[in-house]
Amino acid sequence: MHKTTFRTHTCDELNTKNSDEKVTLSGWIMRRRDHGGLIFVDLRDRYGLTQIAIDPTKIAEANDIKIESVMQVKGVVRSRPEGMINAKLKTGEIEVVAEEIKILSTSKTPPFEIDSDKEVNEEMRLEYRYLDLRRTRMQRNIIVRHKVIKAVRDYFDKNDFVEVETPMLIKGTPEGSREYLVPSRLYPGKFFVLPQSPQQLKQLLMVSGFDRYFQIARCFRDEDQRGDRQPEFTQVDVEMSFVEAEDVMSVNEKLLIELLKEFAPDKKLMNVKLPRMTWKEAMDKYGADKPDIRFSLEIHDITDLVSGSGFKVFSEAKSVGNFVRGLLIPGGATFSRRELDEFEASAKSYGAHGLIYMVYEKGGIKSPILKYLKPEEVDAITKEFGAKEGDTVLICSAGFKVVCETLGHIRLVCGDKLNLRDKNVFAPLWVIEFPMFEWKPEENKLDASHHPFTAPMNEDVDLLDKEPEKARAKAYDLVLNGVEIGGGSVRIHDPKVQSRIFEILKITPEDAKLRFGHLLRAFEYGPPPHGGIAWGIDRFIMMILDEPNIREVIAFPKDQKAKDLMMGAPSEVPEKQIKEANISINLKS
RNA sequence: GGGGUCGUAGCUUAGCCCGGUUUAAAGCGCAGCACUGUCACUGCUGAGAUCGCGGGUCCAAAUCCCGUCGGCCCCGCCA
Repeated sequence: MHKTTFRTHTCDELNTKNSDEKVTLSGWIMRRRDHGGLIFVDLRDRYGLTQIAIDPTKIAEANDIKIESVMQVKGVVRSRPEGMINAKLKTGEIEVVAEEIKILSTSKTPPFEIDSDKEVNEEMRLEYRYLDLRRTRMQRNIIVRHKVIKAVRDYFDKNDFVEVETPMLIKGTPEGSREYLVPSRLYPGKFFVLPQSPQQLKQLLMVSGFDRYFQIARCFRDEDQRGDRQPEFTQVDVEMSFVEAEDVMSVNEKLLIELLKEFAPDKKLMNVKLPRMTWKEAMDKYGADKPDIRFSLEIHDITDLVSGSGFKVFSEAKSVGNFVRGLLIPGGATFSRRELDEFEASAKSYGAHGLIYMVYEKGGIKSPILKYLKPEEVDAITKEFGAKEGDTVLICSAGFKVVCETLGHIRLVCGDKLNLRDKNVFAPLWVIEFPMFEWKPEENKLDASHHPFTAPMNEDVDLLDKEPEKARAKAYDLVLNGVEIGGGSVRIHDPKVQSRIFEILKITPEDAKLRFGHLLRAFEYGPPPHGGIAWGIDRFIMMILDEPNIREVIAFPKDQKAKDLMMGAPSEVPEKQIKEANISINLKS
């Protein structure tokens, strides 16, 4: 298939049709089975495996056959003898009888086995990433990644989007995540930053009239790592002109469905037309802005139901702005005391004072608050949740954020415990109508939930003056199985609205000019109404491949502490370079 | 910044709770020998570990304690 100077075929191609052909293969020595008078070698390349049969009496180099060395074989294809066919192997009907072998390069014994699926220490894998990438899992992942990105490119191209490369060395706009800095040689004391996203550039491209833009964009964020976060990651960045939220969503959901059908054909797709769920509904029912809707276990609000209760935490909730909410866990009566304690502990870690259980046992209900509740209240709660014998209801009373986070978390934990989060199901949806702002108590001001260029919903523009915290945005997140795989918004193109938003965010006009001057100036020259989205494509590929960590889908990732263990970066650089960069190092001891 | 967890031959792990019957064990890999039909070849033989590092307790430490370094997971953070 890929005939080159060093080979006539790749290691997956040969079959009985090639019998008696003279061929040349090149690849890595994966296994050697030495029978004395006959040696078998499994020769591996990216495409597959071919068995080579070597007669050591005829071939002197047979002594040099060492695992993971690179070997070229010239020989003749032979059908395997009766009963010697390996059905597990694509090339299992034949073998190549070596007439001449040449070791093209030798390999030291690798630090871990390439030919094995067993888990290897992460440090080792990252240090020897080039060897880790030889293993089948990583070969598969990187190739699937390529294919997904290719499909994304083709899709947008087909739909008239233009891919534009935006610069990596840009101006810092302290807002949002911490940026990687690049000192300037020519301008002492000044810095470029690496983009945390091409956000402003793509909006400028709309001003330029490109109408439909996309980019497979590398982004950088100098923040701490998680299993699904790397300092350097790839975003499928999209922006469109003359659109409202629905236009952006429909283009992107078609792509999502195409990708899921092509790359995860064995999974059950819960929705082909994605549901739109408001942020409010997501928070109320699922306790999260990225709900996992593969299972229900919905949160119920019983604040009003228990407002007359003898249990003060319940009866006083409303007057202090708290919510009393709970979850019905079908079959939850089997949870052990220890499990219930764990739920309570995690509730406390989210800032709740406690978590109340009502276990519907055979003889009746077991609950620490039973003595405070009137029988009709107990009945009302039972009815509200639809609880029956064998179930458990977990109730939490706290402020909106805490009650959502607590129950949202416990919902997922219970979903896991009850095996409701089916790995073979994909349940995508859109979460829409996010609040424009989020209150930042530590800074005593409102912050943009999405970013400061997000447009408010038309019907909420008036709220900006009166109750900005109630205003909703034309923002949308693409959520898959409880994971946010993309997010975007319709942007503000009206300078008046934009300056009002800056005011609310306590960004002064001078400040705005300093940080976003380029964008504001551009918007004086006819910006079209526009909006867009960015996909975290690494995360999406991770889900397609059922991989638990983003590192598994990135060829050369950083470790948990953002180091490159293979290259040894970051590293010190020669004094000369420091000088030229016009910076001085002042280490805190 | 905080919490959790792990660190024992090249790799993967057992032993650690409850210190001494352990000359620190096993599988894989590696080296040597034998073998013409294997495909995770097989059989035999062998080398390979001061148990991450430093300190402490103890007659005695892989095992208990303190510190430290490193990997991973989580919280904060990620407009």
